Amino acid sequence: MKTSPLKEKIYDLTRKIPKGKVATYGQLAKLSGSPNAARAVGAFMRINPDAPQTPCHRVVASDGSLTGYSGVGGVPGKMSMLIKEGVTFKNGKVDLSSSQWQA
DNA sequence: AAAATGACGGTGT
DNA sequence: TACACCGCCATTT
Repeated sequence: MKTSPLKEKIYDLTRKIPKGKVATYGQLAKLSGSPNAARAVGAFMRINPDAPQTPCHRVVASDGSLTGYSGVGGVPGKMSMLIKEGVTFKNGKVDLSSSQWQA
């Protein structure tokens, strides 16, 4: 579907997130061209096919908290998968200090 | 064209 | 620290 230009941009950025790292919605929003469009970013993740082609599970909230995830396993599964990839978790949240993606 | 929706972000209490 | 409210943007109906 190309009825959403921003969507393609967000997907592209999400795909660029290196394994073992995570990016915040605000981060993708900023890289996509709208620093305050974190909400729109989440909207794209929601409709996203969730498949490995777009690692939406590497996208977390601004504070490192896992939110949403309509895929199988839900948020808990997302967290497990991130840990498995090498992302460091801190108190149930992603340790952005060490695992946040640097664009 | 307008209104409603949504996987956010920040601030206040 | 946790919960609640408001404001933000883009998509879809």
